Amino acid sequence: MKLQQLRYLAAVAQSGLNITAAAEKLHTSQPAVSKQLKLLEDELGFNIFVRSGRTLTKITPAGQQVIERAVKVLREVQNIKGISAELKGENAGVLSIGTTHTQARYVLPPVIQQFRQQYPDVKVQLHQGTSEQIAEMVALDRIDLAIATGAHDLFPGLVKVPCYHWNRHIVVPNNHPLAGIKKPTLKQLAAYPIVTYVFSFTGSSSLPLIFAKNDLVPNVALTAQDADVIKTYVRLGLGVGIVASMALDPSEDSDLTVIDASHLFPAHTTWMGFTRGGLLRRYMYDFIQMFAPHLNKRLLDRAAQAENHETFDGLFDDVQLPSK
Amino acid sequence: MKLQQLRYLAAVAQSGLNITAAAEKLHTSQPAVSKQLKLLEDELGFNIFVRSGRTLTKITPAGQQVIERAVKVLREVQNIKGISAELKGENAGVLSIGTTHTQARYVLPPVIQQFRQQYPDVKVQLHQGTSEQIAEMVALDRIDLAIATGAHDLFPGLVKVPCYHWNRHIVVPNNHPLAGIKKPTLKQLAAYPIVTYVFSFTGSSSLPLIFAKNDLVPNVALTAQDADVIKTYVRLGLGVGIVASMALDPSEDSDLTVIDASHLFPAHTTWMGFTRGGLLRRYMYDFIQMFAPHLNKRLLDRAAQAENHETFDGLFDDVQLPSK
DNA sequence: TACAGTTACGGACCGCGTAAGCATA
DNA sequence: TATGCTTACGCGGTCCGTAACTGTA
Repeated sequence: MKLQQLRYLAAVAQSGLNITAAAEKLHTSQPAVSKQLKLLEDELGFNIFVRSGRTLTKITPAGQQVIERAVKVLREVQNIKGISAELKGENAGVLSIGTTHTQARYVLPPVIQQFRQQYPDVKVQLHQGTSEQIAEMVALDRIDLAIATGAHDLFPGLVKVPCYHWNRHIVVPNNHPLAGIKKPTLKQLAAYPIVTYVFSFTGSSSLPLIFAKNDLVPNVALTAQDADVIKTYVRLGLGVGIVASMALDPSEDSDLTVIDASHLFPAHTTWMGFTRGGLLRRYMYDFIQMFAPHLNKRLLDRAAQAENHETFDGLFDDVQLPSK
Repeated sequence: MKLQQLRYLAAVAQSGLNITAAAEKLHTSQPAVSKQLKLLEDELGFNIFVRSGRTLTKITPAGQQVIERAVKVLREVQNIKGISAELKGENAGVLSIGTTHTQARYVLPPVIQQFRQQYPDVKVQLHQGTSEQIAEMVALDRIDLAIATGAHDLFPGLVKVPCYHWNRHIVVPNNHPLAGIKKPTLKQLAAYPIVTYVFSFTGSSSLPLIFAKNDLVPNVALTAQDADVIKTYVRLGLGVGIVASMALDPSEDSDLTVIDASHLFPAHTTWMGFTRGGLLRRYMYDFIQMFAPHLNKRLLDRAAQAENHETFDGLFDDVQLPSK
């Protein structure tokens, strides 16, 4: 078994089982990839891919295992090379972030701007997607850092550190009946059509569930992936918007009335995750701290070290998380 | 970077920085290893080893990092090969266990005997050592399974599952004054010289600490690594022995009086640890279950999956651990 | 016929082993 | 002088790229 074979395998898996495309990404010829793949399968004694005719159609169960472990191997090899770059004090590299729309659009821009000033030679790659898509990126090792809210169980194997709390806010046009009410009740809210995130969050903080606990049924008129869309429809008078606090800009949204809804809905925590045992470059530490100032190197290292909740939770007991 | 280079590196690290010895283990020539090592160092751009003259004397800090990650890579590669063996239903392989004297001498023999009957083609390697030595074996990937009591913090990165509880027992010659007492007090115990394990266990269950809590100072006459030695000195009348319950055999120790000391000292838990994300062969699952019947495949898989204490602890809440 | 993967073959490269060289105890 | 690492060099294997072939939409 050669590293090259694992690289080829991973590339094929990441190219939608297209050997030709993988070969191009790898800057090599298509037969080279094809042959090494076959050699690897021969050595292992089973097929990694299911072939219908000559095209690869899907991954066998055992093949899935092999790919996952191959990705781990390659990540670790990258880490070894990273040690070298880190030692030479190189401030160049890539910072690959997988995150949701809210972070990418509202929270990250100033952080990334500041980061780029300090590290002009680090390329920042922003991969936006749903929680599921981000989990996929983590599995295929395409990102260094995941930033998300909720959905803890989608990301096993990641070290997850809390970054900040946030609350939901209600947005209505300035002439809306709710606009004059400082602390609307759930009942008042339920009287109007609601525009909010798709399936916003599962579990105890799910919106329908909170209404249901008070024997109310929300009239969800429209759900969207992101706050921009939601606000647009609120402006059109389609309903009352419920969005994340970060997604509001006093100047941009001056035509809307914003009402704090922290008395109605529990606070959420946005967290950041990275691979356990992964190599964190200096610029990554710095990025994380720019994003969440309480996350200093020492704390992060201890979080990465801690393997069980007992030791892990204690780490953040003394930390007052910022609210946004 | 080649897998071969990482293999050579790991072998050198495991051979006490002796290239010649490593080359022999690898069934290759010494210059081959030497050259590949140098090539690897060249590629990385720094030295992994400190050389005084031509001999390797120690590992550089960065080198230590590289070695640790190289070991991870090689382990993962082994796992990939293991998938193949598992798929073919091969019941052959190696089961490498790192453990302490008490387990190796008293607890494991019947388990291993049973295991060997079911899997005659699996070679069992028993590596005996102190907790520190076992941790070292884990780090250098020499063992699949660690079995120990206490010392959790020495084994970060291992999935640790509880196996059974045990208590300390007091052993005295049949003619000893304590022999007639069913439930001796700490005070009575402190009146005699004591023979027990070296530094038995740190923390709250440390023997001197328990005495100290009752304003007593134990007269520890002699400490030894294992129960056999302790019993020998008890037979010689050197003092009162305090040993693990597993270390007593009714027939072998008929010349000694055994007194349960569970009312004096808290119970210990013996646990078993394996690498997170490691490949567990079928025979490993079976071995573990032979050792601790409550640890079935499903429970182990969930334990390996669980990353934080919250989910982890719940797993064993319903399990009644056996006592020995 | 266009597309994707496999097979075939020649050339470049690389890693190994042997043998000789060199530093240290 | 013995031990242990490095350097030198020739051989064999391996991997790649080009090109021709084959099965599929």
